[in-house]
Amino acid sequence: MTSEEKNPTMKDVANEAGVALGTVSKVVRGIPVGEEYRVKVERAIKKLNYRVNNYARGLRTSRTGMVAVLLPNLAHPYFAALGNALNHSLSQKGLNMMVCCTDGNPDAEQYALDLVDQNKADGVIALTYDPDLKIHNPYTFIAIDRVLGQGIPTVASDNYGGGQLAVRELIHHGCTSLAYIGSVSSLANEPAKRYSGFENACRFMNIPFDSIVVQDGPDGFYTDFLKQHIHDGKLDFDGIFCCTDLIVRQVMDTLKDMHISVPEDVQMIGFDGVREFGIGNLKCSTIIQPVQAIADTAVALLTNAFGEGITPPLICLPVEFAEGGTTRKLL
Amino acid sequence: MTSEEKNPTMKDVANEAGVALGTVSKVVRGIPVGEEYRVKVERAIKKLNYRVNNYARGLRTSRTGMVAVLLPNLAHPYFAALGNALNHSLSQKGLNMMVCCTDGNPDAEQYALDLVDQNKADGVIALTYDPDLKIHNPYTFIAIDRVLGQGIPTVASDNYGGGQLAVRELIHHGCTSLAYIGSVSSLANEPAKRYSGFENACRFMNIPFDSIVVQDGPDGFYTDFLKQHIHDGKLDFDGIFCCTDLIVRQVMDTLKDMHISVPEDVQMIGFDGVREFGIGNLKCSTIIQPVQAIADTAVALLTNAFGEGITPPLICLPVEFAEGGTTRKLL
DNA sequence: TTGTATGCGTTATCAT
DNA sequence: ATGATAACGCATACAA
Repeated sequence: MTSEEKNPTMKDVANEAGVALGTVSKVVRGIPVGEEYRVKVERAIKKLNYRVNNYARGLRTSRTGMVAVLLPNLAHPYFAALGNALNHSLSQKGLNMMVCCTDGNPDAEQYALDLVDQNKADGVIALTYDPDLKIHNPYTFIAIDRVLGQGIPTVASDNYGGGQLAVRELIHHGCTSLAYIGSVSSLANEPAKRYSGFENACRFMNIPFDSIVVQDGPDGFYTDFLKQHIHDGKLDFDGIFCCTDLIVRQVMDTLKDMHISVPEDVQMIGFDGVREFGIGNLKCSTIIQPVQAIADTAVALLTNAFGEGITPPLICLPVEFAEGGTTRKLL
Repeated sequence: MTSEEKNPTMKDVANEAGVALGTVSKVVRGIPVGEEYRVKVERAIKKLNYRVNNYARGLRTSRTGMVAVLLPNLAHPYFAALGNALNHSLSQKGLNMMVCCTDGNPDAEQYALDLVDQNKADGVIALTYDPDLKIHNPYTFIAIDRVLGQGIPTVASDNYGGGQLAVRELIHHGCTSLAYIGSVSSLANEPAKRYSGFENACRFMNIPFDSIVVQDGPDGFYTDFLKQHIHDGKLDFDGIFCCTDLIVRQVMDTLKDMHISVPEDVQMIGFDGVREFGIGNLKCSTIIQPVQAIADTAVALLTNAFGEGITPPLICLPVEFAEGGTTRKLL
């Protein structure tokens, strides 16, 4: 069954109010008209329960209020938090959000990017993996955590600075020898800078360090690394920086099996700022990503880009450290 | 700067291919036409990189492929998981998903429901809180976890059965006296049945039980309840069923302060099946909600409802128990 | 089977 | 300031 009888149109409203079509259109769009006309039109709108037809408007203006948000999924808390933050930013600007989960699948990513061409969205904010995406309309596209070149704006955390910060905090908490454990989806992505910042800080501060950095590592990819660095039941290092909170937790499980306790024997810092149940405690000491700021910045860039032909940069937003139980309490 | 030069239209394709407009339309929609025509049209489409204009199509058909999904937020893992599952179901059917986070705000909920009237979405799948929502087009609306009446289909877990199951499992794990701890947003919502199922099972199985059920309880609302049930450092009950996994974790923190250990002194079961990082281990022993099945069912109901005037029921989908560390290992 | 012509509801341009 | 009118791009009933 089709939902109901046909919806009233502007024409119906014009008839009901006894004014011309154009007048109704102006009232609807908030363009000033004579007081008495406005009242008549508004009354008619209410009486008929008129709503503007978004398709017709879109056809005329080539603009709908829809922004496509492209994420690998909504299940991982960081992506969920990002989606949540983007939704807030967008709805504050009166924009609607369409979500496309790509699972990192290049076809799905390309499909979602084409949404603008299909007139299904005005713009796209995307966290993608495929480096070979074709972007037809750069002025309607914002990347998150990935530098795509082609003059496409990228918003990310200050991953490099975060890596440096992790080192400073570990040392501040008493560590004297460090390790980095990380698995990244691509060395070309922004998060790979976490290691670079780590290494830079260690060298600058003259701290001995070791590391394992792999691409798309399987569960437990770091196990051998840890084993090689155990002597007499003790680790060679007393501080570990992991590229994500998730890896901190996985490493902790492994360390537990090795009878090494956190934070007594070794202190750990992760990256993301993931919270239990999305709202509770931190899962570990961590470098917190400014999720809402990332979202706000992406939306601001996009909405500016709608109007002006700016050539935007890479924007790295400040991160901060927070205690979460895997570092020792400071006095 | 406007994105680029004007997009090609069907008319352009028709000219390029040397055929009539209608023929192009048919090819685009996959309606059979003469072989040579089809080839010519397809060639022209590729050459011009033609894409159908979604607004124009929507204006003609009053149908876009957009479904609005209305959730309190994306930050809580259960909602995120639901959003993720719905996204999968919808995209399998070639539908796009628009997300509206309401934060339980009645205005936001009502706004989102009106999306269909505004021709921004074909249908709505919603997890709402406000009992007074006005639904203008019931045939395009599916509720999750809430019975709204007015002939509106509801999809939910078998919350009542889940409550019964929790009791059976606790007893199976050796408990002899139970407690229920729950805070619900509304006694009219489906999740409130978790307590009813619990109580029913306890009575039927002749198990002593106690409970605290509040509406929108603050953090620690159960603390007094627990204190009242401690005698000589021991709890009056050896099994607790909490209405959500989140509450299990909160209660565990409180019990830790009371020097009562889980699962040794008291076993606990939650509800939801929330996983660490959305993908890892369960946070506690729990009744798992069939999130993907809920999503699939909701989408199926909605897409049927597009075509037929069915009068749909309340659908309760089966839940299952899973160990998650807050119950003792069985041999 | 293919082509033609009309209308979907809005916006925007143009006289009035 | 207001009212008539022409697109916008597509789908479809109808004519060929």
